[in-house]
Amino acid sequence: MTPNDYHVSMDSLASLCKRRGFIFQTSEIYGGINGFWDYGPLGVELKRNIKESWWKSVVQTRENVVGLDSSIIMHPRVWEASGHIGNFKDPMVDCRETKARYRADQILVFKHKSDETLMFAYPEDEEPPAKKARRFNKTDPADYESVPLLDIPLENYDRLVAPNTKEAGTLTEPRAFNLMFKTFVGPVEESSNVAYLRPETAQGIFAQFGNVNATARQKVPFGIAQIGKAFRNEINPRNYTFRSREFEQMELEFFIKPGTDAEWHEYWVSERLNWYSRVGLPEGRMHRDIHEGDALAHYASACTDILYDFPFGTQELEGIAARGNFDLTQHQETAGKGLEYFDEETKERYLPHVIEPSAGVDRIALALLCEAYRVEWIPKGKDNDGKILTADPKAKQAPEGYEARTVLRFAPCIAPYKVAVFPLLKNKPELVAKAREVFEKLNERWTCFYDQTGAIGRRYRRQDEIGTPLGVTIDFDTLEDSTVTVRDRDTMEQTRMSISELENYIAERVKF
RNA sequence: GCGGGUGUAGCUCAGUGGUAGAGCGUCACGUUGCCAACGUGACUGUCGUCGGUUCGAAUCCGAUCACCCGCUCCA
Repeated sequence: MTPNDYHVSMDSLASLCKRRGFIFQTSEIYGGINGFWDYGPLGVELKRNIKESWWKSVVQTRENVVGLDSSIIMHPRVWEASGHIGNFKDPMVDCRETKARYRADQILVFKHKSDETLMFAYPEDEEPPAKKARRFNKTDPADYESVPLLDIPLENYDRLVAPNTKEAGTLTEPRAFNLMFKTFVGPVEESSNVAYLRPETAQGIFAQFGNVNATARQKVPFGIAQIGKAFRNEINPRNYTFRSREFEQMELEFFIKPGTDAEWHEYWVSERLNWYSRVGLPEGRMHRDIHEGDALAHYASACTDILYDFPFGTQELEGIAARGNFDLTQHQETAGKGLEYFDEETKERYLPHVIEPSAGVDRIALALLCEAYRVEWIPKGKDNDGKILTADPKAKQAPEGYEARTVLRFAPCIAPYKVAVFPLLKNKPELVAKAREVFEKLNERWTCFYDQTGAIGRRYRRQDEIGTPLGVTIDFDTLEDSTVTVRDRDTMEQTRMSISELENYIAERVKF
């Protein structure tokens, strides 16, 4: 599969997604809410196919991976153990003067050791503002020290000069932005009832590790997989559905023997890249971002992000982290319950390490839409050798002898509809009856679409725009010899075959 | 969160103080023997929302919400 060389604008894509029923703004009739999206009839099929192929690839075809569906609201101490309550908030400070906002933990303060004069805040990745200190306080910068902003008492903020300002006292106090959605369990809103919508599905797996281990009859290495909604109160959702506040994750926690982390990590990176290629994201558009040094969480020994070249930039679809046994250790300590695994072979007792491939369903859906969407110039009549060209996005019109079509070239295995069935003409009852018969048969096995409205060419194009890979047309020959034409979305070519061959042919074409 | 832009039919957009429009799409009927044909007809809007100014507001003003772009942020 070659990368799509048509660069769709997000506006055009959003327009098609709305027009055809892939994605709507949530509660649109009330004006919508920033960061929340609904999937329409086609979008829900697309997502279902993504999730099903992931499940098949990660769970069903592997004897040593089992599934789990944990609840969205869990005991609040789960998030204490995971570090989300402690760390899942970034204290931020705003500058009233420049309107800039900073992460408080990334700001240092350059202050005189006497701590009685003006202090100067600066970002940690910049040089201390020595000149500013000399100019404002008329003192030698050598007598200054740099301390974290969070160590500065609030009452001293009136002596604090913010970056790029000349006056002190423009910074607000650090405010925690907890990115977890908070709610209350039970009808009474009091602090003892506080609970959180999960910000990731992973912790449900760790919290149930003991039960799954006790019941699933698995031996390390083995995995627990989960697909489900997660919620993060993002400060600034952006880029269509890419960063949403409610989203769906597909996560695997693959538990391994300590010391085998590197090889299993590499194994899963490669397995996952292989999967992306099979659902229609070509190698040329996919990248690995290997985290090193500071970018790596303190407990992780490796983390590789899988990125896709979106029209708005190269962005993460999935992170594959080697998390050691950080999470199990945390839960074991916080809950005070033993979660160790007993290895019968070596008679060892240990907390398994874990490899965590964590993917975003909505981001993958968006990537697949971006990759599938293109406008093509197709030759009219028999001219131009029948060669289909990729349209120039800037061109207003197709060149002479060509006409434009919009097509979603989904990999057949993830296309919302697999097959469209058409009677050649709708005013011939015998064609309609035969087409209905074929449709109802195919519809038992695949999501199919029946359409008898309009000219046949128009119906083909309508299916192109929603990415249906195959069109089956019932014509007068069908009534004679039980053959139909099967029209290919990508080549627009037609193949004649008998109805008896149809199911095997489709099965072969749309298989994952 | 800041700055800029945008918001009118399902989509793309015109309409700048005086009766809400076009193209496309959708639906129905007719026609149609394989790639967006044609004819006839139909549906669709509190002009994003709320408030103000005005005899009168899609149009002017304010607020608010949403989307886009640039910052910022993204454990």
